[in-house]
Parts: sequence; structure tokens; C-alpha cells
Amino acid sequence: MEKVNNTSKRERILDVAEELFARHGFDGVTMREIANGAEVDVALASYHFGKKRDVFNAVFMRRADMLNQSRREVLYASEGKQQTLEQIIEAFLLPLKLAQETGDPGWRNYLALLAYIMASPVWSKEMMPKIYDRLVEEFIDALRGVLPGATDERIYWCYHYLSGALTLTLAQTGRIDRLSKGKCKSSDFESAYEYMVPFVAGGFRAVCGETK
Amino acid sequence: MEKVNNTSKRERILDVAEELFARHGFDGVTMREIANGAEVDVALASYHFGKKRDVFNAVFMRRADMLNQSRREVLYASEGKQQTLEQIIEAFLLPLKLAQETGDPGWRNYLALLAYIMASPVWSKEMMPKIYDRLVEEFIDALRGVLPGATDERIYWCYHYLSGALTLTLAQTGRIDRLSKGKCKSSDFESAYEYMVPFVAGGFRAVCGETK
DNA sequence: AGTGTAATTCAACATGCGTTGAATTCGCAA
DNA sequence: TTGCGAATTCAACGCATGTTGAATTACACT
Repeated sequence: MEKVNNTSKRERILDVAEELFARHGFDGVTMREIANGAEVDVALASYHFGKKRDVFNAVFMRRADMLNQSRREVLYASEGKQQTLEQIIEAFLLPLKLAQETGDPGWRNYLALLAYIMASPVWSKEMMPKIYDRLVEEFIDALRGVLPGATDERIYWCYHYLSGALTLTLAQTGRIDRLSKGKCKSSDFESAYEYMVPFVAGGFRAVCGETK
Repeated sequence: MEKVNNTSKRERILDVAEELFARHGFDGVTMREIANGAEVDVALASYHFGKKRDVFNAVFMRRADMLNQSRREVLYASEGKQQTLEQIIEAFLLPLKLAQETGDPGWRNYLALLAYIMASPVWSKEMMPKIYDRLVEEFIDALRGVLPGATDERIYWCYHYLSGALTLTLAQTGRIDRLSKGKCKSSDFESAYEYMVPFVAGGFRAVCGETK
């Protein structure tokens, strides 16, 4: 198996597909563009993964398990102990820290792809239940623990707002760069994380009542 | 000019394109699907609007001016008077109330299309500066007025979270329905609006300091 | 060195795409 | 009723698409 730049052709296909799908969506990318970017014949992607949809699936799944497991570990790290609202939110926002710390552009591309899927009515229904929906109920449970007086309706809506703020951040559209005239940067996940935790916590407290 | 169902063929093309583009994105829709949905020959869309991209543009522009003007009016309705943080946020979330009050499915489709554009790195850069970016600076100014001690960096990030929460709401992915087992509904813009105002206000106060 | 299997390329297919120019129909004014 | 321009359809073009089967190369094992 030929190797170039320390990665196999198979992985290079996934890397390129990840980046292109995140930017242009499923239908905005052709098999030939993927093959071109990976410097590979167009038939090779089909050989390894099958149909175009299977390439998309393979990209989606490659980092899904790792991310989910990492998230679960953080959430249960302080199990038994008295968790704070901020700790729970931090656990949920883990992908931001993760992408920032590794510095791997592949992770940033993957998270942008996740944002594309989250915001799409069609792909959200198709992909999110496979992996990511499962853990949400555990987050909601943790939130119920620190927001004893709140109704489920309020908690789920607040979770939805959190999810939206996260999604737009991961998408890295560059709009905040333009609007703020460079004072903020889409690529600056560290700042996004730093302000997002207190923002969301403040929102939850305003809607779901006081916490201990 | 032939009329059916009180709408011209030209408008029917825009209506169908609006719905399809919102669900499947620009590349996920063909001219023939649009023509089929509008019960019209495929060449007619090109005759009226030009290229496929021009159809997309026409759909985007059709309701843009109206929405922007409506927003501006609400923002300056309480000009001079002492505005509250909540009033500013309410003005920004106007599309939610608007879509809910008219009950027009066309508006819901348009707002979903707006969400698609907002979350896409490519389309966001191309479309948002045309109309929607202009008003944002006025919102930021209003926010500065009620958050005197806050840095621009903090205000822009908070605005970004607000924008994200709104975007995911407009997208109507149906995910909150599934996660909450029916307790919340993506289509329920009234509840989304009701909880979003205090959530965002609480977030701003937590990050940008106290308000009067 | 030789053999078998996986990896990769080559060549080509059927199909669907956006777009266009010519032909036809419609709606209204003279 | 005739004429004329706008609206609409018809037919077809050149091209790019996803996919596949056969041919070729690379590689591990004996």
C-alpha cells in the first residue's frame, strides 16, 4: 500500500472529502473533486467505500465514536460529586476545546461538517440519531439535577439554544470576522469557548430558575 | 398571463424553489424539480430569471427587503426612549413572530432558507452582506447603549450566540421534537420566541455585565 | 523467483444536468 | 379580426455526473 506524506490514499480520500463536504455540502461535491484533491483516480473512492453516500457516511463515522466517548468521559468525570451548571456545559462544549488543543485541521473540518449536518433538516434526521442523539438524554439528566424546579419543556428549549450557538460556531462562516471588523475571529475557538460557557449558563439560569 | 390558484406561474416557481432550496440546498435541487413542483416547463424558470443561481438570488431577495424594513421599524420604534435589553432582543427575533403571525408557509420556508445560508460558509459570505449585514451594526449600537461596561469583543460574541440560536430555530430540523419526545416542537415558533428572549438576555448579562 | 491477493488505474457506460433557440400559444390593444 | 409582444412549451445540445468491469500494478509470503 503506497504511502505519501505519512497517510494512505484511503485516508487521504476521507480527509479531502471531509473538507469538501463541510464547505459545500453533500450535493456540492463531486467524486472527481474528491479524487482530484486526494491525487487519486476517481474509481478508488468507490472501491474503498462504495457509493458516494457511503463516502459521506465513512467520513461522518470516522471521528464520531472518539468524540462521543470523550464527551461521555468528561460528563461522568465528576459523577457522584456535586456538579455545577458550568461543568455540565463545559462537558458539552468539549469539541471546541478538543479541536483547539489538537490543532489538527482535520478536526476543525469534521466539526464544520457536523455543523452542516446539524443545520440541515434532511441530514439532521438521517445522521444525528445514529450516534449523537444518545448522549443528549444523559446531558439533559445532568441538567435536571442542577435545575430542580425547571420543566422539561424549558430545559429542552434551552438545550436547543445551546446547540444552535455551538453549531454556528463550528460552522466557521467567517461572518463574525466581517461584522466585528476583525475584533473577533471564527477560527478563535478558544474565545468562543471562553464566553460561551457563562453565556449559556446565564441563559439557563434566566429561563430555568436558580441553581444551588 | 395564465393564473391558477390565484398565483402566476412566475411566483409559483419562486415558491417551489424557496421550499426546495431550504430543504436540500442549492446543489441538492435541480431546475427540473423546481419546474415539476410548479407544474411548468423547465425552460420557463430560465426565461424569467436566467441561470439557476439567479433563481436562487430571486428567492433570496423577494422577502429580504420587507423583512429588513420591518426589523428596522421595530428597532427604532422606541428610539430616544430608554430601551431595555429585552426590547432590543425582541426586535432582533422579529422574524419568528412574523412567520408565526402570518401563518404563511412561504415565510417559514424563506426563514429556513435563511438558516441554510447563515450556516453555510460559502453562501453566508456571498449572500449576507447584500442585505442583512447592514442592520447588524445598528443592533450592536443599541446593545452598546444598554451594556455600557462591555467590550466590543464580548458583545460581538454574544451576538454570535444569539444568531446561532436563532439560526437553528429557523432551520426547523425536527431534532428537538425527537429528543424531547414530543414535549417541544420545531414548528412551535411561539414557544421558541417566548423562552429565547430571557435566555439570550440572561446570557448577555452574564458575559457583558449588569444593565440598568 | 513465483504466486496470489489487495490496491490502484483505465476506459467507458448510461443518465441526468443546465441552458438555449426555435416554435407555439396566450392576452390584449387597435 | 388581426396583429404583436409577452409568456410558455418543445426539442435538443454539449457536458459532467456516479458507477462499474476489466486491466494493471504493488506488495506480502513462501
